[in-house]
Amino acid sequence: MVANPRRTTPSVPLVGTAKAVAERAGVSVTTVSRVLNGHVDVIPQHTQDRVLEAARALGYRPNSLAVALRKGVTQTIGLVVPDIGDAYFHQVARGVEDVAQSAGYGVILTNTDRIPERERSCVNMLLDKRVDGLIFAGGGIDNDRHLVEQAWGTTRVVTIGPHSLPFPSVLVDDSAAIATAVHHLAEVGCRRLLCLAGQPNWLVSQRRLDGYRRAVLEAGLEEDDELILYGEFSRGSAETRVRDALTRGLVFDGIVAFNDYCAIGALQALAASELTVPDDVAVVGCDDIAVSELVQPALTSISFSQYELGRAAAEFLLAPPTDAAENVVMYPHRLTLRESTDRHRATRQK
Amino acid sequence: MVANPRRTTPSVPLVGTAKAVAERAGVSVTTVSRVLNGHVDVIPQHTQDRVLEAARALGYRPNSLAVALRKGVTQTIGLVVPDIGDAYFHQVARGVEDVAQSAGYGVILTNTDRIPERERSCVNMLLDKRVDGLIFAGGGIDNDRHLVEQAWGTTRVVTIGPHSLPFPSVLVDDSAAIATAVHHLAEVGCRRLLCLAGQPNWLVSQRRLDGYRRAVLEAGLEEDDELILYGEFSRGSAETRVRDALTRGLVFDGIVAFNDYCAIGALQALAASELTVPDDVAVVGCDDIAVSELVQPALTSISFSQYELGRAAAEFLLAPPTDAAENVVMYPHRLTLRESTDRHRATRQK
DNA sequence: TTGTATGCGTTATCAT
DNA sequence: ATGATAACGCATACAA
Repeated sequence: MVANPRRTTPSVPLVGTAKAVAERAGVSVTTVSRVLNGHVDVIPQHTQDRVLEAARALGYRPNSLAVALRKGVTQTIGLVVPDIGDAYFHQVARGVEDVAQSAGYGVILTNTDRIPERERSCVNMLLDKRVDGLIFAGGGIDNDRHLVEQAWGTTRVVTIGPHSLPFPSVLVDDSAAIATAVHHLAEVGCRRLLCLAGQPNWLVSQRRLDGYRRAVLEAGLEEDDELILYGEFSRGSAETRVRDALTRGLVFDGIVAFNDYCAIGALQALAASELTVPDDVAVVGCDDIAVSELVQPALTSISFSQYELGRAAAEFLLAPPTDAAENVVMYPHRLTLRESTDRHRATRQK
Repeated sequence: MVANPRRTTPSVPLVGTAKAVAERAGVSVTTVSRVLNGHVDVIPQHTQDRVLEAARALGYRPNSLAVALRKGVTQTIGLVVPDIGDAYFHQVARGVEDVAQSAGYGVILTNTDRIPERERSCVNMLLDKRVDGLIFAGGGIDNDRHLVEQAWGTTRVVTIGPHSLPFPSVLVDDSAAIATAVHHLAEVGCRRLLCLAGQPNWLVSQRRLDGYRRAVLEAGLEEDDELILYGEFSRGSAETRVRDALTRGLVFDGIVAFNDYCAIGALQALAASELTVPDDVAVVGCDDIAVSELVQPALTSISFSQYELGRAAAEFLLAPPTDAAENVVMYPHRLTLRESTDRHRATRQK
């Protein structure tokens, strides 16, 4: 017992501590810790009972901060996304949180709006909180130059989508996905495909653009860099881009959008024009978010489960570090056909 | 100096500690702490420089766990939502995280699926992590019976939507909101309104049902408990309910859904029937999520900003505890007119 | 102007 | 079978 306790924080812990439990049970904190952590090989039943009852009576809950500090493990992971308001990422987030919650982990969520400096600051915050693991979703920016110098400490990292970081990833083949979209448009008769890309420094967009270029070649479609329009992955950005293209007389008979929001924006721009979808212009999106089957006309898109991507990343992160494990998990995608590319509606029923 | 250090954790801290910085700068940890925390009133510039440089050289970052344990403040808040995959809640989450991030706070996200036991376990996890604050979104279940006995410690709490907890809330007037919807349907000529409610033990649904009942009376519409259908706040649930209602010959000429997903489900069920919207059946939703203006026909709905609700809750939480502050912040709602209730399209221009 | 000592709440080591 | 004690990394009261 200290004669003159120099405490500077409020003196009465509002939630019981192990010491309080110990006093009530008439044992030492060591014994309390042992019982509560199941190290009870040598502890007689009656002692256990006394401790357990005291703990219950006080509503004792271990302070995770102290445990984390002592054990060097926080049971917390960080999730870095561009924007949780985007359907893609809230699906990912749900997958991550489901797995984390089952495993007793907490998930700290951060939005970056794809701004490198902001991403850096989020990562710093998460690392300061000593998260056990970190998941990046959304693809890297500028080859992740703002992150390569990072000291990751003991924090494990998993990325979802293309990144330039030396960590395991969960991916879909972005290039092949868009190539599939292009080939489909070629099959329904398109010759000049407008390409609604993301920003040039987004890795996802780069990969998808590879797929576009490759497939345009393979299918013998018209190559024309004028047809590639860079912008944000948003409805507004795409609507503006397509409207402008129309205004300046750009000719195209198909659109491949690197993101469903872009595709929907395109649909809106076209709806305001004299062109009809899919007959004058067929449209394919990518990601197949939930809204895509609700819009009019329903959107053909490249489908894969963002929820599963999130789950997989979290499982990867939480699994014991196996050196043997494959460092890349490639998830399948498929083309989901809907009205926006269905040029033979007349010949079908319904 | 200890002769026999009994360390049990990996010995070399992978990210520098204050002690490491102190050694490199040739000062004590106290001085390091002072400099890094700006308590530099009495510290000569050259000492500061040495410390700062050592810290930078080592890439020193304070361990938040240790700081939190010592200061009793974690710079972290918890967010409890039914499902981050729901448009309502990811907007809320974005608002909360934006405010938190600006203030240097982290946000731990948890999904409950509106399961009381799960909510309890999420709350326990968050409290164990000693979050400084907690935000509940989505409205209480069963009068929050599973939470009333909770020991909240020093954690501050703010709720979004109706709850039975003694904490400040950010609200919209759910009853008035639905009443507005009902009156609007009455004005466009509806007499029998199908009501797509949530579960009876959801407080949001109870409040909205109050509004429905009240407004039906006020507007002199037909009262019939057969018209009230309880279910989940999801498209599938609503589609099934409406389809079944149609099958068993229930008659109605308007639908008020307590949630836009329900309204959209209703639209789908009606599309598959012989009834047209809005002429045979007019439909109003609630919450005005982003998809609602994209579906066909576009959905009339009750609008308010979930993003702002989230921001307000977080600001409330992070603001200094003013006893004078009002304990309820009521946010305005308005009716957004779209095609699903527009029965005079013919007389209007496009 | 700076350092020593103490405690935040917990777990692990060693001793009894 | 149980307890005293060090240590996790940091911030503060107090001494010097």
